[in-house]
Amino acid sequence: MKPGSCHTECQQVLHLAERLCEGRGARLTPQRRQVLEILCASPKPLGAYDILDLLKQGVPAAKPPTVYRALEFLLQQGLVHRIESLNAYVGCIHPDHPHASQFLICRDCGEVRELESRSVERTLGSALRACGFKADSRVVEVTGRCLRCSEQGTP
Amino acid sequence: MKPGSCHTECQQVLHLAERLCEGRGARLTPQRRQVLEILCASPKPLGAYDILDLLKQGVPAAKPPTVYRALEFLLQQGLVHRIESLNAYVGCIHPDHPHASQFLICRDCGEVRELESRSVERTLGSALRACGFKADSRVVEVTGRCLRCSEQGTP
DNA sequence: AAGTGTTATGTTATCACATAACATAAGTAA
DNA sequence: TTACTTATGTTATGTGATAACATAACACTT
Repeated sequence: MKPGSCHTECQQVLHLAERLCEGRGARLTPQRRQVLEILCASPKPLGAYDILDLLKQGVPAAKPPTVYRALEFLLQQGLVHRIESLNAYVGCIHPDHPHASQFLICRDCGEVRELESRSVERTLGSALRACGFKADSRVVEVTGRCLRCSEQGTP
Repeated sequence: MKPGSCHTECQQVLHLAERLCEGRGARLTPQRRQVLEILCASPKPLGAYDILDLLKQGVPAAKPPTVYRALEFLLQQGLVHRIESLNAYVGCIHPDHPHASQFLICRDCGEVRELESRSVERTLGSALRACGFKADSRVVEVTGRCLRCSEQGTP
């Protein structure tokens, strides 16, 4: 899978996104769709201004608010995630079921992977219950080296 | 404990910080100490420019790099933490033993509390081992309502 | 089809967070 | 003292995000 060329997966995610939005009465407009497309086509998280540069190819008049508005919508719909420790955004790989996102961020290859560990989710959930904290959103982001990178190369 | 008046705790943390730095051969210079003091005196996380404003009372010539350099040092020494989802900083309440920080952020009162759950730490650790990811740093940040705020007030 | 409220987009400016790059000063050790 | 390292001063700029207000597109009622 070469970067930027995962057309099969992208198309699937986009179709799913369309169906989900339609079912919810949410409007996946061309701009929003293009931003989602950009994120899905990227193997790595993109900053808002990276997205802006790419979006300008299709929407020359795009400006920062254009991107941030699209991102706001896509985040609400659970179609993309924000990586807090990178100030960057990734397309969600399985937007059909809502999930507390957990990310593994490789400092070498830059790839970001969703962990989606039910046990982490459960443990954190019970720790929160135990201290009476009502969670709105949970951020779990681990930075380090992925398996592939630690098998190759130097420490 | 009124905000900004926890002098007893602050003094303790500052003395501990001095001892720790001395033991490590690290220089807790007046500026660095003042930044730590500012963070310890605040019940809520502070942004770098909030710190800057407060620091200027003691160091009128302070500028952004002044603050960021002090923060870099204090982060390295484990004396402060950075809250990724707020782009803000808090003083560490127990800098003597290194720990994977877990934060509870109340969206109502703004207070940030360290959770420090060993079970969350363990569960996350084994999930990471299971997929071969070598973690450098772990970010666990939960936003929601603290017990106090959810007992009071509206939903 | 015309009118009306709502949602989306265009546009300008600015705020907020962070660091690069280079100069000077203060500590440290020979 | 000299030479070296570490810390600080200073200017400018890079990067991420939003406020505020104007216009356009849509969707629903009559």
